[in-house]
Amino acid sequence: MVKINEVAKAAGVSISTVSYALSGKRPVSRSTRERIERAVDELGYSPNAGARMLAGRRTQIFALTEPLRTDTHAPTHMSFVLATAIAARRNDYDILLLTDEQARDGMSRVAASGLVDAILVLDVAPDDDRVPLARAIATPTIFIGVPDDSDGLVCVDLDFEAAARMAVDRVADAGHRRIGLVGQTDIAYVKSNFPPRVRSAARARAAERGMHFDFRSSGAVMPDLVEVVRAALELVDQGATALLLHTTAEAHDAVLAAVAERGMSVPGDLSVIAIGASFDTAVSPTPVDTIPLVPQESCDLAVDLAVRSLGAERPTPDLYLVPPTYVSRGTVATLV
Amino acid sequence: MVKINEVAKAAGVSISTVSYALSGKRPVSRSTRERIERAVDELGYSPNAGARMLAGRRTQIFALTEPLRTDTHAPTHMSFVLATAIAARRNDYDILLLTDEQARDGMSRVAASGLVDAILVLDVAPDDDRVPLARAIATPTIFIGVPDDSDGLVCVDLDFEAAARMAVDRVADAGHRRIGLVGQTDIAYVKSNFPPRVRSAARARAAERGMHFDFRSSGAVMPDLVEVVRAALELVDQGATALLLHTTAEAHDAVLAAVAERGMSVPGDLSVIAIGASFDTAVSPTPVDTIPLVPQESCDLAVDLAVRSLGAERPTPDLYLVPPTYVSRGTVATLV
DNA sequence: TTGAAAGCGCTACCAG
DNA sequence: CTGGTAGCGCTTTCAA
Repeated sequence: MVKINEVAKAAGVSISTVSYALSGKRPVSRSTRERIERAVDELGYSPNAGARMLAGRRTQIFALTEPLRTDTHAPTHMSFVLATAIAARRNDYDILLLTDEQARDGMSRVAASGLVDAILVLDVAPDDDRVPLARAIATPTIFIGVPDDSDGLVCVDLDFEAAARMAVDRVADAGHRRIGLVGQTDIAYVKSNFPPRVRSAARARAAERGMHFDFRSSGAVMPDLVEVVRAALELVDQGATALLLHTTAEAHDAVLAAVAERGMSVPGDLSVIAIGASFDTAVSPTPVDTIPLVPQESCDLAVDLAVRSLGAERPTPDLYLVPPTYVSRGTVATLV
Repeated sequence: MVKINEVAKAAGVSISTVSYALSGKRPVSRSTRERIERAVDELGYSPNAGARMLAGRRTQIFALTEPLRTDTHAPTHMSFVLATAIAARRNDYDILLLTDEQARDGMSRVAASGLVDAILVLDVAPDDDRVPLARAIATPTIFIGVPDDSDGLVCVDLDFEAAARMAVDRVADAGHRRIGLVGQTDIAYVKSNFPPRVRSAARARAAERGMHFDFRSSGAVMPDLVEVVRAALELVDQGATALLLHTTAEAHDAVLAAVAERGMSVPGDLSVIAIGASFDTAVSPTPVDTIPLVPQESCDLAVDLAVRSLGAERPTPDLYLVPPTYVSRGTVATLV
């Protein structure tokens, strides 16, 4: 393992000059910098992580806490982990994984030992016990998701409520009067933070627009395709002319297949919009209008806030919401 | 952030005594140790991670590289990540996540900077490019999965070949003469290391036992339930009296449902064994005999090998295979 | 059973 | 624009 003094000797400069050339925190003449860079390449030098942490008071590591519950949707979850890792690396940061029970214990531990510069919180529950912990520690903490009590916290998320209103408005503008929402599993409305937000915002906006609104879940704990299809058809039978879908890729496909099997066409007989889908609705057999949840957007913002938390002015504790965007694929029909 | 000298002062001892009391690397009298422990608790002391790395030449961090490909089965993958994290924590280690392109770049980087004590490799491909890299770096590397060329590497895995042979023997002993294997997706036989091992071992053992053996995949890239069902029924139509299943939970359920719909009973008309399933086949509508892949077993072993790699005698490069176990649920019938 | 002190490899201050 | 050097907080000899 080659050290900074060897690089300095090889380049014929002092240790400090090597350090400054690499960090860019002090101007270094073009020629010396190039000599140093060449030495670094040739020797395969990489600053010792421990020494850097100790001297520099920066670890270049973010913790990512995620209570990998068995009822979380694995593919969605993985997208977020990946998006976070990518965003972090872009800012020269690594991700330390804190799973499960560690989510709480681990947070205190890495905060107390100074192992990480900031903590990113994934899979936020409405009454998440990482909330009081975040308030208690000095390490900057960014929530990707919004808990019930977000007072004093920095939270990032898709603006699910705006997304729900956008969807309702879209079908309302198209003349629909009765709509149904096929949501997530029952447990998700208790354990997760955003499903309730989507449901209540949609319901409220529907009321404002004088529409009839009805809701069905995707099952109890795990999405149950039979249940979802039954729920969706029930909504249609009760007169809904538009369906808002806030569920898994498999459930989307099952509902659309069942609708087709009934001889109904989309959007001829039924309009459909996906809300907050993090999978690609374009590859579905029936590509539907969507107001997507793009993990990379939220994670980029979260990492940006984490980095800024280490700078001079820490970002104000607040809800940092990503505005929703509407992707049209022609699955909303205008009623005359 | 409280430091070791504050603890020393509070306990009325020297810095080194505190260090030794905490590490246990030198005997400390009962009374002083208790005084130190009390001071640690009261002050909430936790050793600075950077200082420890620098002075101790141990980071207490393992890297976990995983090329989160879109075609990997997310739930299975998550089980392994979780199992690794749990095993690591039991040994007082944290997990640093290296995803995607970083899988390669990251490995060199963390090795060169001394950020981690060892590297765990997940989701191993037959021609994995992390193999030559592992040979080139000094940081101990443990593969969870077996690449084609495992020469000089430490690899951990379920003994898939033994599992396949065990399944074939079980149905052979029960008098079956024609068996079918419903395997993973086509791409898995190219991109992953264990599906081909299961298939060839099953085929070879079937030949040894004088049985007729046939194989079908679960689809091209993603498991296609329609395709799987078709494949399974085809095998049955061609006379197979026993089916070995090496696919996803959803595919298992779909096949069993289709078999039932045909009016066939398990095991009356058809015997079934699941091979290498990492999900719980007991919660399926029809619980079948299984030779499970238990992520925690492999990951415990891998972490153990990683820890031992840092000790006096490094484990010999070799294949460390976890012997399969047969879980009977009465889905294999004896033919007379 | 305990203490004193020499580093670990780097960053960043103080000089020039 | 560059160099010298004092720490960063801990581990681990060496001494007692």
